[in-house]
Amino acid sequence: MPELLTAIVDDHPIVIEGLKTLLANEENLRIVSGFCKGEELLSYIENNKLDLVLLDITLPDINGIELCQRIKQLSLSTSILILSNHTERSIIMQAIQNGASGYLLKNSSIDELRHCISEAVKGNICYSKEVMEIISRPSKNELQGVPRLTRREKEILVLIAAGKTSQMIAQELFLSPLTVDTHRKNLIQKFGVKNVAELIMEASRQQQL
Amino acid sequence: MPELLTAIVDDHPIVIEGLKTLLANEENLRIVSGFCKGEELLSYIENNKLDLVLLDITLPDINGIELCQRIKQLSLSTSILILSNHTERSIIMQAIQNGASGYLLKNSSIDELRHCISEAVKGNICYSKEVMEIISRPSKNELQGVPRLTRREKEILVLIAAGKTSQMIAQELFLSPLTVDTHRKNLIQKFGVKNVAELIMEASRQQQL
DNA sequence: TTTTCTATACTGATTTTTAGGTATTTTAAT
DNA sequence: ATTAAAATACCTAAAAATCAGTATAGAAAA
Repeated sequence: MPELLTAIVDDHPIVIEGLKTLLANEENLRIVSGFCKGEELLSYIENNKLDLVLLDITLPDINGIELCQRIKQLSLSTSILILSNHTERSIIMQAIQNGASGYLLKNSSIDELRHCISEAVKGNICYSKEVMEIISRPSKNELQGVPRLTRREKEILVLIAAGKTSQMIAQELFLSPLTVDTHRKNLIQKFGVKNVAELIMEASRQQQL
Repeated sequence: MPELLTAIVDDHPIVIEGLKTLLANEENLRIVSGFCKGEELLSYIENNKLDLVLLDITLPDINGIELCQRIKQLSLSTSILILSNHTERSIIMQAIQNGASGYLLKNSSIDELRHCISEAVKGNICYSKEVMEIISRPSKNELQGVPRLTRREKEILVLIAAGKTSQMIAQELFLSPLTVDTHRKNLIQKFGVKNVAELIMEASRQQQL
């Protein structure tokens, strides 16, 4: 059995080095490279074979979830294992949807990491214990999923979060304050919340801010 | 020169292991232990000598900043180096105020880490390059620093963030709605914001939520 | 081309928040 | 024992947000 050619993508050099040394003793694994940026991995993949990628969600250039998709476009045979701090159910699901074979939190144990790697390369989908729990019990807030906001709504959301009133926003965007009120109302409705306080809370929790 | 007895505190086992192996070759360093929880370190320190602690801000039990203080209370001779992802100027300053000898971001290079360790144990304060920049240009929002909230204020802040109105909060806490309004007013004033939207935004940005 | 979605704007009524104070009682610290 | 801080409560009035609707023009998708 040949060694699995593996790359690590994480914006923390310390984590990359850590993973490298941690996995150095694995028989069937060969860490060929570590990257801080997503683009670096993509250009590597264009010229080299890769069996496995350990991938972070938060990267300086591209989002890890989009990166999943692009890796799979370039090389369908490459397995992807997400190693992230994000505990949002929606993010986990999106990652899997985009081709990841597993999802681990960074605070998972070394054994879990080893186990998930071996499952991933076998072609199975594998989660760490904590992630499994997150997937299994969707919290009330997450039941209706992440609301898709229109461009205008996003724009107004950030202005609300900046403490601006409907009048101020209206002036800034050359709109009627009544229109801004409508968008505000729609935002509150889309997020399923009662008022701006909860709106901002939810939006920032969901990384929409 | 004797070896520096060093401990690592981080909620990510992978980071702990990574740092351990990364620093294994350092001549003057001896990693004696790694902990995921703050309390574990504190009880260790009560019985053992430690020269250096590499410390994360986000921990499952105690806040890293408070932990700084408590480490210094137990053992003034122990140097603390913060290794965190938080780029908030206020958090960095608080850490230093509470006795840390340096602050590194997790995405800093291995060389920076080595350099800061050597400076810290010499008794100097040392920051990674990026952190240095953050310290040097205080953003507008951060000029007045993190407001210290009272217990009641914190309590009411989370209820506001949950979308509750003053009346609802008053009922829940067996207070007059007018009292809740006063606390609300004080929160807005302490944070230097215009309304709850901005309040929740700031509070969540500052990890006070 | 018809339908759906987005962005726009309005009415009217009600609730909530915000801004400007003041003031008393607990609780904690010196 | 004194002082300072925190928690409590109130007043008045204006500003803003929320609820519950309706409606229309333009863009995008079916």
